[in-house]
Amino acid sequence: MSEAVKEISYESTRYNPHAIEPKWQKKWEEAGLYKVDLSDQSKPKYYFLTMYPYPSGDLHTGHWYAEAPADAAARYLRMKGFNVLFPMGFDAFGLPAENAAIKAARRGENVHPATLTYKQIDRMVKQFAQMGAMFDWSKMIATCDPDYYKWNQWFFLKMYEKGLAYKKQSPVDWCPSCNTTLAREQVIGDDRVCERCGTPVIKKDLSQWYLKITDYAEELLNFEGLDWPARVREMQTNWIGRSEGAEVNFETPAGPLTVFTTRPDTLWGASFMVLAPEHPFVAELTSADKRTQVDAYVEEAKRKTEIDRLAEGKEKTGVFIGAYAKNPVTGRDIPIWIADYVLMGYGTGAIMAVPYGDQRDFEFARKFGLDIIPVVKPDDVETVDVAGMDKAYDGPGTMINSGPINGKIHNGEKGQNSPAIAATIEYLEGQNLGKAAITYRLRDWLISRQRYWGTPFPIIYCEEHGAVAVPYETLPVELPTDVEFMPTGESPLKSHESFLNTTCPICGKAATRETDTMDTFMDSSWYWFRYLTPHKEDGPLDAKLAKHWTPVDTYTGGIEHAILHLMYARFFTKVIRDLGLIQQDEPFKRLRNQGIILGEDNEKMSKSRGNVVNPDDLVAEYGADTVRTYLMFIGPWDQGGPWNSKGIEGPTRFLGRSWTLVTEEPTNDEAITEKTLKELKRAVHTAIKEVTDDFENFQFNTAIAELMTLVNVMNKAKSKQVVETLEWQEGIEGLIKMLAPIAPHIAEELWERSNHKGSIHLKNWPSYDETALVKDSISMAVQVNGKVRGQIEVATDASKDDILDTAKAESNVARYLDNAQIVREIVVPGKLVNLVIKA
RNA sequence: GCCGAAGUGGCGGAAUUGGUAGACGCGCUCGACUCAAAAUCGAGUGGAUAAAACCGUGCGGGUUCGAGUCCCGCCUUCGGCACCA
Repeated sequence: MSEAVKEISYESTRYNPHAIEPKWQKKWEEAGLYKVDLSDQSKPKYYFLTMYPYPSGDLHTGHWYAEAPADAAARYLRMKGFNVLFPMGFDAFGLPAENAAIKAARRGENVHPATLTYKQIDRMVKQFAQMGAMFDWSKMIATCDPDYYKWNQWFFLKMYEKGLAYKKQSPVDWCPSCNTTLAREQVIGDDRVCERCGTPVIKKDLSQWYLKITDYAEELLNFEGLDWPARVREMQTNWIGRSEGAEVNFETPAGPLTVFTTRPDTLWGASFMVLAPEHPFVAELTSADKRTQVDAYVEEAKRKTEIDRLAEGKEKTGVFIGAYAKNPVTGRDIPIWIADYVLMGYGTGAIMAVPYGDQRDFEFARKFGLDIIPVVKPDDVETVDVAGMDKAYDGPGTMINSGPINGKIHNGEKGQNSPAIAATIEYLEGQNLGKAAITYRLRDWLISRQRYWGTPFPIIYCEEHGAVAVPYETLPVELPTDVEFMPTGESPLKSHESFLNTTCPICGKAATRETDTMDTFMDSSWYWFRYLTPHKEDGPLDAKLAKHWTPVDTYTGGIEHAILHLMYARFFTKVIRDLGLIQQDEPFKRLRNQGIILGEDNEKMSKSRGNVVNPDDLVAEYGADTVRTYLMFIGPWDQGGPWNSKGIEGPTRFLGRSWTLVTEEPTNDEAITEKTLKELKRAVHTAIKEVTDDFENFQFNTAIAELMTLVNVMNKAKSKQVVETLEWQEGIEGLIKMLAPIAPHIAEELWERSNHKGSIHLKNWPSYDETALVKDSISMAVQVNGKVRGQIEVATDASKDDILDTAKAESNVARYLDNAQIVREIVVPGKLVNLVIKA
């Protein structure tokens, strides 16, 4: 707080955001106010990152909703004394620009994705400036720059060296609209649609590049030390899908066959075996008399899409292949079937079927008349009646018909937490018949895309040497610009002769380049390191700076990246760590997700619905500060919600009243009282406490509500005498400072107008004084039998007896106490009194 | 089917450890200013009632002096996973 009251000069003009916003934006830029010195270690660092956007060329309300509150949070931290890095860049590769080029080509025009992308980036940078955000543009990156994507190629080669990148032929998901393959994570929901365009995907059998994210499955399940929303952690955990159980070896005429099961304890009830139709053992095991049937089933399974399979209502189908396996613990011969409910891509593509305990196996056994052997006796029955069962039993109980583990208890828990499972695994390992095992649902990350506008793979195919890495010193493999864009289902680079044809780095003979490009999620898997040194030429990142500045302290963005980007980024971080470039295990310490801002009709904003709210129009009408304030005031940030064109009037009036409060000369000349000043001070310090807590917790809506209350209180207290007090000045300074992160332009202008020197944005956040929060007297509710019957005013330090005396004397309360006996008296200091009476 | 989140006025939403439900704002009503309107300022605003008693946080129970908050059983909406062995 200042030591002397400042001279106030009033100059009454109306609040006009259109005059002050461009003025300050220009001054801030000229002064380099938001430039961050990364080498400055005099203050603690804070890396505040918000997800970079695709350069669509137009900043929409969703961008504002994501960025403006993040900007406010970053500004708050800066005022709290941190050296805050708050960078911005562009996720510049991707299909929209390429599709626009194709569209233009069809019209006979020539639009290159690169030209378009850079033009759109320029436009968006200007729009971001209008928002008043404090991004440090000197750190900007665009992932389509060769000096950025060069390092995608570098990371890819490092992974290739370590065996973390590999190529394999297999059935993959293909989007017929985007004309490219997709990662498993990009196929969404029951309908199996493309994450980008919503088109149902189909299967294609292709040779593609993968990154071995499954090597890190176990580590990716560990979120220790991360302050992330539970929802995101659960989604990733679900996606990785860890199952604990055992691998068991079965003898077959074609050799040993391993199956994975989560219930090895039920092995004695395994009465048949099922293989996926694609299983490599099928051909060899099939007996001559079953050959025709089996071939037909395999063919049909191949033809059927997953949609078809689901559409069939999960009715079990399958055929006996005429071969038998030996149940390793009972020695019984059990028939081997194939069925499409067993998937080649999970576990070992083969299962032991225990119809007693597994609903799918149960249905299958009932349909085809296979044996059902009871192995777990529920505790509430004497004997198990298999014939009377209408579904499988997978609950807890005592093991029966199970040889050495008879009498062991299955308690319903997973893995070794169940005594029966633990005992079985011990038995299997002792007999060398199997072992404890863990299986994950997570698949390796398919990164090949058959499109142009992305990072070329640094791989050359040589007839003699196969897939050969492009030497590091010749990186980047530049994306050629003179390319035919028409989509063919193959990469456009394939028809670019001078790109395609090259020589083998090993033998120098004619060779061809890989023509697919990389998934753009590669770009975003490490970009936050690049902000520190966007133009570094001898490496992807600067180890020293990375050590000081990363991991990112707070990361904000949409929940739609819960699995995709955020899981890939965690994976990359662990790989970069294992390459020895960094020490950290995780990229983002604290994660916060904003919700989605909807149209006024509560529907997703879209041109076709005509419910789009354009931020440029809003800024022209209300000014950026009002739009920012309203977006933060609308509700909890992680909830989003519909835009309300009436609702913005609230923040409009609030900023107007704040303006008047500071700039208008008081007319009230009522005499000042000690009490008024004390109340004023209390209001100011209460606001500082509440707003500070709210900023810490990303509760912008209540922070603004608190500031509104402060403005209302100060307006009531304002008088000729009051404005000359230190208390008033402290209130005005506190208010402007707390307004600064939310509405940076008006705060700067009011700061200047109230005779302060230097930018408000370089000042420290106000602190509060606990003693100023204490009231002299407090109002307490008096309840009789739990119902409020009166209000009393007592001194803050009143004793329990004094409070009770005052409570009982309250006239309305006294009415209830007549002819009644008080059986209990409860006093909650500062809150209420409850008198329990018996009539 | 499994897992998770959420249901509070006409609307957006507030409510430390259980302690005065509805902060703040929108809207609405009345008033001031104005020839008038807009803007602004002031007062009021959960329901019902003349007033009190009374009823109110999705529904039904329970614990407690006291429940939006805790427990049990449901309903609805949203999100994720799903023939994953």
